[in-house]
Amino acid sequence: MKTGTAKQLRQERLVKLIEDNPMATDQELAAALGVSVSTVRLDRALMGVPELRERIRSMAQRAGSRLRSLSQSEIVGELLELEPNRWALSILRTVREMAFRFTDIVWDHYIYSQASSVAVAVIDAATVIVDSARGKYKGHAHVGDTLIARAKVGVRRDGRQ
Amino acid sequence: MKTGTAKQLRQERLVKLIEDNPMATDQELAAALGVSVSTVRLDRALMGVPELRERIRSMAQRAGSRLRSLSQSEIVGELLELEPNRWALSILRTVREMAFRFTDIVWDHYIYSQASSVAVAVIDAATVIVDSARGKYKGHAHVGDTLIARAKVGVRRDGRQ
DNA sequence: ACAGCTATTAGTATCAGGTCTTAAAAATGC
DNA sequence: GCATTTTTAAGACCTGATACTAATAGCTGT
Repeated sequence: MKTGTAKQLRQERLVKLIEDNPMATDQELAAALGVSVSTVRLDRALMGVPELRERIRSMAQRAGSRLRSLSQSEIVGELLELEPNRWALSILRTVREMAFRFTDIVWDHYIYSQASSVAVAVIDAATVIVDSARGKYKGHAHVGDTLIARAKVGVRRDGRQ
Repeated sequence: MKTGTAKQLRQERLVKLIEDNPMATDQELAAALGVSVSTVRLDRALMGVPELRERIRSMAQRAGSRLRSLSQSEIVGELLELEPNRWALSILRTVREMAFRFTDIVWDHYIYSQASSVAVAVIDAATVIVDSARGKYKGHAHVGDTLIARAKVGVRRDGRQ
């Protein structure tokens, strides 16, 4: 053992291995890492990585739901406060299903959807049509994070909102 | 028993049950059909229907095939063609649930999600992180429309993709 | 009515790929 | 050298099966 570093390194390797081959058994992982099966299990447990069957199951499940993923509610996120035509605040609690593969990084389209939803909500009109969007992601959102989106209505020189 | 007909009928029902819920265990199937687990197993064996775990496995596999960085479920829309690191084409059939309020205009975030998904899919890496996006909507998508998204991998001056 | 047959069910042993717990063994820190 | 972490091993149990055997139920032809 070279301090706790070797352990961390191995655990990172483990995650990577599982990420790009989620169908690997603990046996195979153990062999790949040169440690015992017990160690792999321990590591998995410590890092909350689900067992093979769970991984496969969730993959299959998600494959089945396909585009139903976003169709739950009209608004992505939950409106906290809303002052029509002025501003709005929305909160989005991120969950496993929003994550990219087996990472816990949230898909950008959820973030976009939240932002867009709140932007549409703030405008007090029967129909709102989004014309253009421009975004820059400043960091990663992780599963479990709670995202806050704020929308403010601006006024254009020509008087349109 | 009403001759072999009841058996055949049950077997057809079994297949249908499994088709629209591949995640059902023999137990559940037995309960649904009002027969014993043994019978379900027998039927499955006779008709070559694989066991739950096999079914799930192949579903997951199909979802993950070709794509290293993405399982199909995570894509909004359906990949038509994919040439990793070069280009990809995705199709999205819009439905009622994607529409804004009582209009039949499709929410922008579905369009964004499709575009973003296909863009991520085209990149052949274990993890892809979207950094920024810029979009302009040229028209409205209506329920029933079929949207096509195309992604092409460009190269930056500094050689990065 | 009863043998003869199919269809169904029950029971046992075994497997894979785990879980969870306890305990021993090995490596490391100081 | 001894305490502490880390790793491995060992055992009991779980689920959802397979494969096989055997018993029972239900009908059929004569």
